[in-house]
Amino acid sequence: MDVMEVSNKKRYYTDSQERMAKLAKALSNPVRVYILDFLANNLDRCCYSGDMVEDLPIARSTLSEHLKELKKAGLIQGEINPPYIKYCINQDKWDEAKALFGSFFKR
Amino acid sequence: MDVMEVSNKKRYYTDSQERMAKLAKALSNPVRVYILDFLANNLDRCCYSGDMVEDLPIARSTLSEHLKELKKAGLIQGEINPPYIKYCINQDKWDEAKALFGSFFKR
DNA sequence: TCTTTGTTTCGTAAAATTACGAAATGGATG
DNA sequence: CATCCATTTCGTAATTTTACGAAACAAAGA
Repeated sequence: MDVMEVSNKKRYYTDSQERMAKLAKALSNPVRVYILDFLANNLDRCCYSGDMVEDLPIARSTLSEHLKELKKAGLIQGEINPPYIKYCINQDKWDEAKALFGSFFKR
Repeated sequence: MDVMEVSNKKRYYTDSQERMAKLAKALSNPVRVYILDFLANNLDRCCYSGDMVEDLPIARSTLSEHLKELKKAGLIQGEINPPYIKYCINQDKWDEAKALFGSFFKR
């Protein structure tokens, strides 16, 4: 970890605004919305990458990149279960997003 | 997930998924979140492009492009009031977005 | 050990996004 | 009519996103 450093750089956006933008970017592609829908609708089942690619018009490697984006945004996590990887929603981040979007639109 | 067959063309995403992705894309940039915040917090006042550029580290033309994006997404509208343009939230679209994101995260 | 299997990473290419300053626009005013 | 003013559009450039197939990877099994 780097030495902490007080930033004297002017900030133009609030934390909420930046977190909103980051989460929205994660949701800004229909493949990723599909993935989240799929995982949220199958909380009880195993959700492998292979289960999803069947119904999508994209290559496996492309799906993998979208999964990586969603992981980067913190919205999903992958539990390794060889040779599969079982994906699921990260409930904490999901709740954070719910709260953020909720308070943003509640006006 | 449903795969719909509409007018001979296979569709891979539901309407909700595509609308979510489009709205999220409009929200995927902090400048645009800032603009929406600004407009939503100043519903009673006139909101000119010039009012916003003051506090943002971007050129007027860039702000204009972001406004165009938000207009394209239907989230805002501009009322011409020469030589100014008064911007405001499009409440119908706002409510639609609220409902979409609300039902998406409500689980 | 050599495959097999599901998945990710890499190399690459096309398209979209973001940004700027200059120039154009469309009313209003002198 | 010429000018002013806030704003948009244009031309352009840098960066990011999306996508693919090939290659790499990691664990299990023959």
